[in-house]
Amino acid sequence: MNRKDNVTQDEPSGPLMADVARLAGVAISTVSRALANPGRVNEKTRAKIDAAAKQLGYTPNAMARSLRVGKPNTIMIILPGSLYYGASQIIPQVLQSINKSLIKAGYNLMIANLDRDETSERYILDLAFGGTARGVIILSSKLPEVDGRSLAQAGLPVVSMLLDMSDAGTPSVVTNDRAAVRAVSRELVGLGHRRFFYLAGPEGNYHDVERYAGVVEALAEAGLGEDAVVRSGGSLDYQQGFRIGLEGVADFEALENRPTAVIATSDDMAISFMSGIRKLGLRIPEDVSVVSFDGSPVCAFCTPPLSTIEQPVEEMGQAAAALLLEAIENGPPTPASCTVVPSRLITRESMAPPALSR
Amino acid sequence: MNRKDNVTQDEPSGPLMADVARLAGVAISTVSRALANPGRVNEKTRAKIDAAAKQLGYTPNAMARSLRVGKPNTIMIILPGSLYYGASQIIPQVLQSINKSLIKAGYNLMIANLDRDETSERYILDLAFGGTARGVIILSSKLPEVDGRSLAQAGLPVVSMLLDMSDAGTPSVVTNDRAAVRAVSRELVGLGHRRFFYLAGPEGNYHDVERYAGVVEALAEAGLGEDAVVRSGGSLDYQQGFRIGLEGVADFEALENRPTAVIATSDDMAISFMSGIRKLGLRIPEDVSVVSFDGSPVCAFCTPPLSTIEQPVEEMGQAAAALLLEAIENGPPTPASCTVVPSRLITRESMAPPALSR
DNA sequence: TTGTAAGCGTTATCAC
DNA sequence: GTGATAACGCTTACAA
Repeated sequence: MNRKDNVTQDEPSGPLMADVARLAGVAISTVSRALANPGRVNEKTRAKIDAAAKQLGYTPNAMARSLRVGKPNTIMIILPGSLYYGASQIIPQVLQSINKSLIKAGYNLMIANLDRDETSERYILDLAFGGTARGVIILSSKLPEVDGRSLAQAGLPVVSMLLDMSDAGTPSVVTNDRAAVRAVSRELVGLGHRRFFYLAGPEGNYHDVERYAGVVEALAEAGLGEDAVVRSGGSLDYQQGFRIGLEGVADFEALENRPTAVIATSDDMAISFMSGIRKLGLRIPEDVSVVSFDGSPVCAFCTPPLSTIEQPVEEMGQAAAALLLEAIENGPPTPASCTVVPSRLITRESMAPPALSR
Repeated sequence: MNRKDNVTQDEPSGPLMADVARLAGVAISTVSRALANPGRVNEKTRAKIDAAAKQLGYTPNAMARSLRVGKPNTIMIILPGSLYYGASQIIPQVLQSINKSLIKAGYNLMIANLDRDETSERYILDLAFGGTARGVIILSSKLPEVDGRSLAQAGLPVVSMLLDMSDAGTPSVVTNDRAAVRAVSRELVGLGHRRFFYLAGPEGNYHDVERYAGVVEALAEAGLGEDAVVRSGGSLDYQQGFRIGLEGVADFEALENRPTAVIATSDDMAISFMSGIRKLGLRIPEDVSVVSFDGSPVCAFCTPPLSTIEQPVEEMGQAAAALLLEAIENGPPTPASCTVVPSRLITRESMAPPALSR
């Protein structure tokens, strides 16, 4: 069956390089060169080829190319179990930022979702070992690993985002969780607060460890012990932020000597917490100051407008993409680097001096 | 150079089918069969092959497979310019839902971002015509098209989500924008409201047309004319929801005879609008009722808790994926179908009878 | 500068 | 039931 017949096939596959070559009256390899290295071919023939390609509406087959070259142009991004939180747009923003950077460099973004089950891990590993991915950006804490195969052994450049995994040899891009929380805690101390309430993410989680450490360090600086802060939450995931906040309200209410300042480790927690606290008849910030982490735009419209530590997602995405591209070009940095992009506190009306100290 | 040496190469490429064949003492083609059609090969040799494959940690090369078979296993999802809104998690939820369905069917999800520039359109078309994608799910209004190539001509199954493009021949999955808004408008009329304020998305946009029509229809049923509703917004994108709401506050304030009910076409609009309205000293719902569209979880924690029409993103994602898979199997439905998954009104405290009617 | 030909790692069509 | 062998669409030595 002739190639030219393919218009009438049931599976039309578009014009091939061979078609372009025929139309331009040159060899197929010349077409390849003209398209890839326009410099290494006669100006005149190149024009002929370009014309032929345009006329046929030719698009090179990316898979054939990748197969031959041995280097796919797909980057895999491994996202945590759930892509969405209550209000923050961290994941979509990161996705967008990374995608933009990668496209500019000629790569495609394939998304993979790392649930905690074997199926999804196996799926990811197939992508990695099956020659589909050229590199990986991971937003989850654990490198996929199942029956002997581990992402670490796939020979692929891997960059971690949001979590610092540089100790484990994976170059990372994070924000300064600890320092940012330390700074805002310091600010609360400066306002006169002496008793704190901390809304925690899952205990042991990187973010929670870092952020809590920030609080404790600030307190220590002020001569306060860890008993100046009572922790709430700790068992639920960040995706459950609203629930953590709500349960926090109950914990808070039950407290004998109530804290005057609340540090929430996500906007979701703070938002539901504030809502519950106000229902209790307590005022924010008069009775209790609140500050949180993430920087969701919606915080500006909360009652009252919520102070929040804004994560530099855009920049982190760019940095991660750059790091990965660099690793693809020149191999991974040794030792694994950790790029930290600072967060920025957005001060709004939810923080004030405690009523008692007035 | 021997294949076995590849451990020491600079670009280790993992074990090949040939390696498995050698280890199992069979021909390559037998390995291929054993892995793909385990039924069509002797039980004993299959076991040998499986063992060899496992021992070597063999993962088939997906691109070589796709190239040979002529059918890639990647689905492309085309997302609108900006992935994130102020508070709603529509895009990430859709992404997650679709990804889940597709993975189950053996496909990968590649994301493409349709900005309004030629570069991104060309990029998408390259993916479509370049044999990378097997099918497309599009969440944007316009099919990419640049210098002669149009996604419509790529010979790929396409399914539209959120927007009804079935008239243009693209099977679609949408929610019942119009009916849902009509129902809630009816409810407001029932509460006694007679003057309405409508916060609009970009004029002419599918969603805006549908939702506004819903309002007008409900008013007509109640014997009210289109003059019973004043429109605000209309020039900004949904991504700018917060700003639309804020500008809406100014419009509202300037009104002589103020409406008592506000219908916002996104949660973002409603959230910033409520915030602004309350700053004006007006009470919600006593002075003005508010209802919006999207169903962001954060609405539950607004002041007051916001009634919102919840989009069935999960179901729409599943439906879109199912439709696409069906189209891949058996070709697109003719005429193009339009699946509508109903939205659900979540009633909270932001709606009440107008003060005047009490 | 251009053409020839040998792969890239699979799958599928044949014979055996 | 299994084994050669020819594709899939492209790139790249190497030869001309």
